[in-house]
Amino acid sequence: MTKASDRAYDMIRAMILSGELAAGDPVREEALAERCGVSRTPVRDALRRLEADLMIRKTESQRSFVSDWSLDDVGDAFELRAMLEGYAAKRAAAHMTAEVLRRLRSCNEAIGAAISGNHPDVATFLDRNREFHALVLETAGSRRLTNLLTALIEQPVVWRTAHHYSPEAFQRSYSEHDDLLSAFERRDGAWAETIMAGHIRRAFHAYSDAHQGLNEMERGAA
Amino acid sequence: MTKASDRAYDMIRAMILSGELAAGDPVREEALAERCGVSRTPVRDALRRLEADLMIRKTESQRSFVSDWSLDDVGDAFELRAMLEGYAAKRAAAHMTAEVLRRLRSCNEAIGAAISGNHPDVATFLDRNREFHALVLETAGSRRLTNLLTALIEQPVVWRTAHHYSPEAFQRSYSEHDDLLSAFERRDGAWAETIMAGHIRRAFHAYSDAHQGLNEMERGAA
DNA sequence: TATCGCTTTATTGTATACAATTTGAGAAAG
DNA sequence: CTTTCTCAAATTGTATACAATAAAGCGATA
Repeated sequence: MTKASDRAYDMIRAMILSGELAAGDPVREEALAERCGVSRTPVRDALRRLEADLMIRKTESQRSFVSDWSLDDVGDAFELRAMLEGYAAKRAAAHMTAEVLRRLRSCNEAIGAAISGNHPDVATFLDRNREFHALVLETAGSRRLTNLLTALIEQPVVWRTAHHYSPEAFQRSYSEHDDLLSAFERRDGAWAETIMAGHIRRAFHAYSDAHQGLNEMERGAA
Repeated sequence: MTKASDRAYDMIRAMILSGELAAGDPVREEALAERCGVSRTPVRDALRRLEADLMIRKTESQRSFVSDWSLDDVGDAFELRAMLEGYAAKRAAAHMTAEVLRRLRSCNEAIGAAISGNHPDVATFLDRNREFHALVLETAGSRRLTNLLTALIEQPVVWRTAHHYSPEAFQRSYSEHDDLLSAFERRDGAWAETIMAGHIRRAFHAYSDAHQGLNEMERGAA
């Protein structure tokens, strides 16, 4: 799938991430085809991929809806991520090279710079954070593991979490990456695994706290 | 996807499992469409699913081939399964009900009966074994976990393993299920997790040994 | 003879028309 | 007033034709 299918995928994904398509909204192929300027064929393709990403679910009768995520669902996803990314970190430690280490360091330096000022550059943080984790995953060297994790990361819910991070949360994320670098330098897989699992779990609690706060605000406003 | 797409999926999958389509073989949409008596559209659909199952891989230029599995790949898949099914067992222990327990026992009794004679009924063993594991997974109650594991189980390679089991291996599998039942009865999640992880790992070594044997036979015959 | 570049062929990607299915509204019966 | 049945509208599934792209063959040239 080249142009049209990718275009549809990116556009629909963006609509969901931006909230233009809200959780629970029905998703009709023809409407999206028109909206994206392509035919239904690549849209169906894109919907299938988004379903694999769990951003869309289908009813028994094959109608599509934007997925809604309960806090339990999110907790579930984070727990699985903690386990799988922990395993990835352990394997990455075993396969670590000087070149990868250099790139990981460079990534985390960019993260440090992005969050150092008064106005943290969240977009850069997210990009480099994704790059960091992708690099670890790649170094783990398991196609299958990569496949599995792809379905878990970059969920809408995860994606928006960092927008509610406190300055301390950003700092903590940065320094956990730094710890991870130490573990990789020493090729200490068990340590890397522990740090990574904790790193993901902390991200969940950051999300959970922010979510809690949002709910209270909503209740207060209502 | 109803008729045509499912038909294509089942037929192509069967072709791969039976070896009619061997590892590394190119997979052309039109040829399969003709073979399955449907058009290319549902075939493309089926190929997409098979790719998610890792039974097919696509090159950068989107041409499809039947996946080949090195021993390392298989080990990888089993290790991930051990981790994820172990986790599933832990969760299942927490959510266990009398009804599910009853069904699990019934499953394993059927397995016991299938392997008791001189000629183990491998088909029944495989069916009931799958049912047993599916039930545990369902009881774990995590859609996401189910999603992830679906990509790992029922690989061609896994599927054929039991055909090389020794009588002792069948017996061991049966009695490990029995241990699992004990853990579930006592709602001991940690125990269930340990047993399940070991169970999957043992299955890998059974595969690995059989594979080794096959390779030696091939070398001997050549 | 090896290699580069063009032409031809094979294969996949996309659009569109049509078939099958599901949903929902409204009428008829209880 | 509720329920159920029927039929129309909306939506997805499939087939087919055509467009785009990648592989392969083939010749010219160094």
